Amino acid sequence: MASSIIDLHQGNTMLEHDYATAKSHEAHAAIAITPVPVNSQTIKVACSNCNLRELCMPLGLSAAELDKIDDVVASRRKVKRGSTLFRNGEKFTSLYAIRTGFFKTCVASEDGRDQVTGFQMAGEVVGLDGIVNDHHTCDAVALEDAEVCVMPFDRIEELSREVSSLQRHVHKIMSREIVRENGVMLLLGSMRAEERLAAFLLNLVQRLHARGFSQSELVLRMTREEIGSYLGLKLETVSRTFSKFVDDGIVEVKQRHVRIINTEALKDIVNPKVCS
Amino acid sequence: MASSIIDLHQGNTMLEHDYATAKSHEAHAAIAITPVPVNSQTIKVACSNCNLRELCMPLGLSAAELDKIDDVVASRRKVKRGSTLFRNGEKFTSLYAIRTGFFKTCVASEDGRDQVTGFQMAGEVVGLDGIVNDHHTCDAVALEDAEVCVMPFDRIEELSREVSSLQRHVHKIMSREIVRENGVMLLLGSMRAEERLAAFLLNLVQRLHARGFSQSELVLRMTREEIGSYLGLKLETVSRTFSKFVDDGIVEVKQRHVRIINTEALKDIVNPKVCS
DNA sequence: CGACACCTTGAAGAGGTTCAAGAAATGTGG
DNA sequence: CCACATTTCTTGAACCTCTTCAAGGTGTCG
Repeated sequence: MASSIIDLHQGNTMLEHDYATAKSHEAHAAIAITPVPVNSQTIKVACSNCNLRELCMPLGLSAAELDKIDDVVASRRKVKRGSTLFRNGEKFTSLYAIRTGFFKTCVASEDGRDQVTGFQMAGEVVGLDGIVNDHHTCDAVALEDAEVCVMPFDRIEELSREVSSLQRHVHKIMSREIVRENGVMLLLGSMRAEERLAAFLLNLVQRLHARGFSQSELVLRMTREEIGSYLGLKLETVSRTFSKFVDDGIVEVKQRHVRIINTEALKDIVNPKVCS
Repeated sequence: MASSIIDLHQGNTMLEHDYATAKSHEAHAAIAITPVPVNSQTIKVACSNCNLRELCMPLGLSAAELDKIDDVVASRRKVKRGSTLFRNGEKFTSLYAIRTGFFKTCVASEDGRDQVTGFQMAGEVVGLDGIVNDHHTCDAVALEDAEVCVMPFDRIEELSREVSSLQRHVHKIMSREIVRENGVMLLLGSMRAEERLAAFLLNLVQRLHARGFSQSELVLRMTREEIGSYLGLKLETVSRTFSKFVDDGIVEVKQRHVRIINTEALKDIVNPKVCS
C-alpha cells in the first residue's frame, strides 16, 4: 500500500468527492483516512491498492496502466519528526508523495532568514522545487513522524510519456502548486494579520476535512513561530491574533487544539463585506 | 520567426551565455535582442529560426526534433498595451511565450483586492496557472505593446511525449516558476521595504542584462502602484524608498528611468552583512 | 521534578499606511 | 502644436498595525 502522484487540492479549489465521514470530535494523530484491511501478502509497494489512491490517481485508468503506475513508486521512506526529507542544496532525484504525517517546506536567504513556504499533509507531493536545477532549493521537514512514497523523477517522466493521463496529472500537480503560491502571495502582499490567520485556518481545516476530518476542529502540527513565518508575521502577533479570535468567540484555542466556532465569521474576516 | 518554450531564468539562477552586447545607454523600447535579417519568405511561424531560440530551446536537438517543435507554435498574437492576454476565469488552451513586450500577471481576491504576482519579459512563458483547472486563475496584462507565440497545450503535451528533452523542458519551466514564487514569498514574508525594492531592482536588471541590456540602467514598464502591489507595499512607500536610494547615492531615478550607481550597496541591502 | 521549548501578554517603538496636496509627465482633441 | 484633462509620482504629517523587548505562564519529556 502506497500512495503516489496526488491530486489533492492544497489551494482554493474544491474536491469532487468526500469519501470518508468526518470524525468530528477526534483530533488526528496521524492521517490514515480509512482503515483498510491489510493484505499481508502484498508487501510490494503499490498504488493500485493504496488507501489514498482515490485521492491520488487519475480516475479511469486501465488495469495495464495501473500496473505501470505501480512501478513509479520505488520505495517508501519513514521520516522522523524534526528530521528532513530533503534539504536545500541536495541532489534532486525524486518527488515524494506523503502517505502519513505532516511536513513544512522552507527556504532560506543567504543571511539566514527563513521562510516557511508551505505545510503539506497526506496526499500531497513535495520536491517539485528540485526539478529546475537538479538540486533542491528548500528544506522539507517532518513536523510529525511521517512516511512518504519515493517516486524517482526519471521514472515519472518515462512513464508519463507512455500514459498521457499520468502526464496530465503531473502537469496539474505543478500548476496547482503555482496557483497555491499565487494565493499565498495575495495573502502576504495584501492582507492584515487577522485576515491572514483566518485564511490560514480555513485553508487547513478545508484540507483536513477533505481527508475525512472535522470541519470545525483541528490540531496544529506547527508552532506559532512556523505559522508566523508562513504568514509573514511574528509569533507574538500570531498568538495575539488567536487570542483576539477567542475573545470574539470565533474560535476556541487550547495550545495547538483549535475549534472553529464560527466559520462564517472567519470567512467574513478574509473577505470583508463591502458596504456601499 | 517565433519563440517557443523558453528556458530563461526569471529567478535566481544564471544564464550560461550572454549572446548580445549590452546597449549601455539606450533604454529599450521593445525587447528585440539581435537584429535578425528578416527572411520574407518564411511567414511560417517557426522556432527553428527564431532569434530568441538560444534562450528558449533545449540545446542539442536533432533537426527532426526541431521540426516537430516548430509545430508547437500555432500562431502569434499581438497584445496592445493595457489589454489582456488572458483573464481570470477564461478557458485555458495555451501557454504563451513572450516574443516582445512586457507583461504583468495578477490575481484578485473576491473583495476586489488584487496582487501582482509577476512581471514577465521576452523569453518567458505565461499561462501555467491555467493547467490545473482548465481555466486561468489570473490576468496577464501587457504593460507595453507585445507579441506572443501561442502554444496550444494539447500540442505541447503530445510532443513532449515524443521528445523527451521537450518534456524535461516543460517540467523545468514549471519548476522554475515554483522556485521563483518561493523567492517572492521569502521577500514578502521577511523583508522590509528597502530590501524588497533592492531585490526587485536587482532581479529586473539581471534579467534584462541576460537579454543584452545594460547592467546598470533600466526603464520600468510598470507604475509605482504595480511595483508596490508586487512587493506588498503602497505606492507611496515605493516612491519614498526610491527617493531614499537616490539620497543615499545608490541609484538615479527620473520617473521610470533608473540608473543603478552602486550595485554592491543594493546587494548589501538585500543581504545585510551580519557583524558579529 | 527540573529543564526546555513553546505560548501568552504587556508596553514601548518602528515601519509602513493613510490622507492630502501639489508637481510632473502623458495623452487627447481642437 | 498647444491647452487641458488625466494619470502618475513625490512629499509631508498623523496615525495605526505590527514588531520588539521583556517577563511570566504552561506544557512536555527525559
